[in-house]
Amino acid sequence: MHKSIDCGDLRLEHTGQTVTLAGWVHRRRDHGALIFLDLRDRSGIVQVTCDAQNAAAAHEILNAVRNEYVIQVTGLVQPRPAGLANPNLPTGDIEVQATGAAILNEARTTPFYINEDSDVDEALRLKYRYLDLRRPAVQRNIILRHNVVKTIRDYMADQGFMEIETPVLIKTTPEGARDYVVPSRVHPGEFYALPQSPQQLKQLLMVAGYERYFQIARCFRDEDLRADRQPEFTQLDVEMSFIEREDIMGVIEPLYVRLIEQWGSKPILRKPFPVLTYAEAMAKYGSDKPDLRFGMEFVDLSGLLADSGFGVFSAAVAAGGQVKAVVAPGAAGYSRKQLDDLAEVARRGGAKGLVSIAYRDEGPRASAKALTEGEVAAIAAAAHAGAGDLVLIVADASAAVVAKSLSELRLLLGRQLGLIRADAHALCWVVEFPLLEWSADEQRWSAMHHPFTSAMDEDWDLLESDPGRVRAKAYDLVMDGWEVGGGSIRIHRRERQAAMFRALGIGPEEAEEKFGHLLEAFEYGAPPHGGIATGIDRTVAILAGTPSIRDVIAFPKTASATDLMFRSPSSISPAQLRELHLAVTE
RNA sequence: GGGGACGUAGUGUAGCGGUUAACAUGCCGGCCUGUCAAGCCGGAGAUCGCGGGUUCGAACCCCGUCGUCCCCGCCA
Repeated sequence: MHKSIDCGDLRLEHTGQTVTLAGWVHRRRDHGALIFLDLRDRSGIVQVTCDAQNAAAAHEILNAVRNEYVIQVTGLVQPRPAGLANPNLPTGDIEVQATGAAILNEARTTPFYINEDSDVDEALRLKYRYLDLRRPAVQRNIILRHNVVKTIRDYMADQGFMEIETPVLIKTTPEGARDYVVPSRVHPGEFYALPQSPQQLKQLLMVAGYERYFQIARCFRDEDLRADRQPEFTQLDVEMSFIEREDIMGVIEPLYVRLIEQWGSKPILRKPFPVLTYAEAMAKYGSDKPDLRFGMEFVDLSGLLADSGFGVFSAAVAAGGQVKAVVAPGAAGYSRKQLDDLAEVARRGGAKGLVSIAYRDEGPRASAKALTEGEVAAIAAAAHAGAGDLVLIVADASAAVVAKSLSELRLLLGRQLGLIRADAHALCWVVEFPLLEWSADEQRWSAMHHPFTSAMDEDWDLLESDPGRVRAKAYDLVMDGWEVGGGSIRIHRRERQAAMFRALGIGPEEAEEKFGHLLEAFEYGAPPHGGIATGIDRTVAILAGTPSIRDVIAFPKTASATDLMFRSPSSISPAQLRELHLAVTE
């Protein structure tokens, strides 16, 4: 070992000990004959002093070091002189008086600061990711991630789950996201696909009788990126046999409580986590991943305004649609420009317009003149809007448009008005998702979760008569408005699976070709089973308080799915192409 | 595929049609024994992302392009 103790571990109790440290020069304060040096390793920072009179040789060496040099220092741990302790440093009560020093490696001037939390162009950070990862703030995130994953593994094992690895080279799946694909050298013209998740594999492990499986699993989806989406990401993948929905929730909820209480810095607003049905979540928040750190629930005015003289409202209701509102507390003073911006947000959600009523001290002001005084007063009563509040109303024949528009408005106003509690986490379960959703593009029903999801027992009969009304045994875990997990109870009987494929318009031959292995497996005694997968990257990002999962991934990709350090993807040699039986066409 | 923002010394920014492109910090040199964003003195460092156009004159205006970020589509 090049060191006898870690920098960040030194305390008063080590006083009088001679220690050897090794690390990076974090910062240097040169007073000529006296040099102060902050030495940093993974554990933290400690101040080293070196006095030219007492340690001439060491002083000469430390005089030459610069930021980020890798050095070794031997010295005596001493309490700081009275009044000179640094309360900002865990090691601030002591310092190490160097008696010997060695330069283990020099360092070029870094392209950005390692020793301060300044904003740096992200492209530069990614190009020099190994330096970015050296910055204490980034290092904290990576360490947090390790701790979270460690806690997950310990917890899952304690709960009787086995971690089993599944292949990364597997097979393309027809449903779902675009696959990443790997050409086969041995089988010309054939390809593996990287798993979008180990979905079928974990179900097969249930057939195989492992009963409780988990995996910290890498998943791959070739879709466009977002702040919360990377082409490869990590899930806690879980599957259990002989269970119902509540059993999965009963495993995952205590895990998330533990992760937050052990590694987070904020309390959980509500325990146990509220359970909302999909229908409730859409009705109250217009979203299947509602941010419950604030209120602003929607108010349904459809009944109240069905016969309104304002045609937009009555027409929406007559067309089977809705008129709904949110109350922005204290926003009655919003300017024309601010209201225009809100209307633009509503339009992005599909709404044709936005009606606002500002309940000002001098009287309410409605953007729709056709509303009567009585209606304006009734709306205030129904929405519990008082003086100073702004009511925003969206009407549309489509409930989805109303939901999306109002949801965007709710989130924007929640942020603008400071209503979102930044000092706490709010988690909830969303259950009873629709089993199917209509794909306008393909003119067919498609699985909302995936094709192996079971319908709720009482809804199976609707599958042929009214597919859109069938609810699934599916559930999402939502944290602070992020979808952090999702799962379902699976279909484990072949005839149910066949009915599902029929509903999806997948014929017996196609089903056999694409899912034959799974269907056959189900004929050999598949237990009732179900599972969930939660996003490790998202979970850690929320715990770290960062808006992007890139901040909790050691080597993330850019928005265009490139790696700026490796410069990948990259072309391959003609020889490699030939070997893989590939030709590049453009 | 679409929309938006950004791109100026190593880094972070200012400059938005007219002197030698400014400030902070970092870097280099000198001084300095109690600093912890040390201080003081001096110095070097920019083909203003790239290409084209408008203009007497472009970092600045226009077009294109590349890159990064955010959003929509997409993400069972």
